[in-house]
Amino acid sequence: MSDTELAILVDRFMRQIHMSLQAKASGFDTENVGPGGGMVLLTLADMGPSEMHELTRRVARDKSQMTRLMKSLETKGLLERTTSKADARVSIVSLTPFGNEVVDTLRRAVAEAIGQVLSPITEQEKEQLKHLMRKALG
Amino acid sequence: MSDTELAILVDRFMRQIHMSLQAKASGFDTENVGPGGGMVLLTLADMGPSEMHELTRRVARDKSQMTRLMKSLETKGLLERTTSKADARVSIVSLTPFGNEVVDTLRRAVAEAIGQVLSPITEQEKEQLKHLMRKALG
DNA sequence: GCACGCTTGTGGATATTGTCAACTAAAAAG
DNA sequence: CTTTTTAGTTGACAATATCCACAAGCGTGC
Repeated sequence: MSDTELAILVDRFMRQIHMSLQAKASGFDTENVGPGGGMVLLTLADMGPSEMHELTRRVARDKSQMTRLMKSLETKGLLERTTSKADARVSIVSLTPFGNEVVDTLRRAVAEAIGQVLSPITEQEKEQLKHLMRKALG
Repeated sequence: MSDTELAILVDRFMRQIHMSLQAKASGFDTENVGPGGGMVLLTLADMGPSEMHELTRRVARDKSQMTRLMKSLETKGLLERTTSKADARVSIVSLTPFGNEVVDTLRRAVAEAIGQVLSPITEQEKEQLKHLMRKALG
């Protein structure tokens, strides 16, 4: 039953990646998107152009926070927002070419950090881990 | 190579638990320890009485933040701090009986939240997941 | 048509958390 | 005995999170 251990493990996992990235953030985070902005950009790159509320649900953050984040990333030229023609309430966000460049840089940095944390396990185990997580999160 | 997908997945995982807990925090977080305080308490319960810098390294947070968190949890009567006899610099933190009660409450809440997130996977897969995480984090 | 509730996104106010640098005291190294 | 390192604390500040209220668009039922 009680699987709090997993929560602790996942928290440690995330924290370690976070600290590892933070330590050398000045080296790759040239646009100052920060940890939150970084995760959202990577997620958006994964999803492709999306309705904002979809993205918000995916990253499980507050919508007001999302508004501000989108605004800051837009003024930095990393993404664009257009209103949907089908529904004038929803805005559709998509990465700009420059945004995609930044995502590439972020990917490399994250991959390196995650590589360090996961060094004790094999490639197969990594795949297994990803598979389980994917299945859990639908 | 590049496994940013895993970072995204783990972030989503953590966020979903976080939001699920936050939604009903008023129901169980009677001492107002918050998400950060909760994770640290659970970790401490797992480790048993520990030197503070050990705990700090384990939860991968800034030491100054840890100082303030310890202080707040101490004034709430959840933990005690004593200075080590072997080394007068290090302080040893341990849960009080009341702290243990609070941890029990937190455990139940976290277990429920994590149960929801993990509902798509089987018990065996959960065990596998824990095993992989444990191995990765040493 | 209109009133109603629901959803999407925005903004303000506030609380929590994170970061960085300076500093004390104690140990360890030389 | 000096110098360097480590543990913990504090201050100042930046980033994030939370909560509430709101406007605008959409859908339903009348």
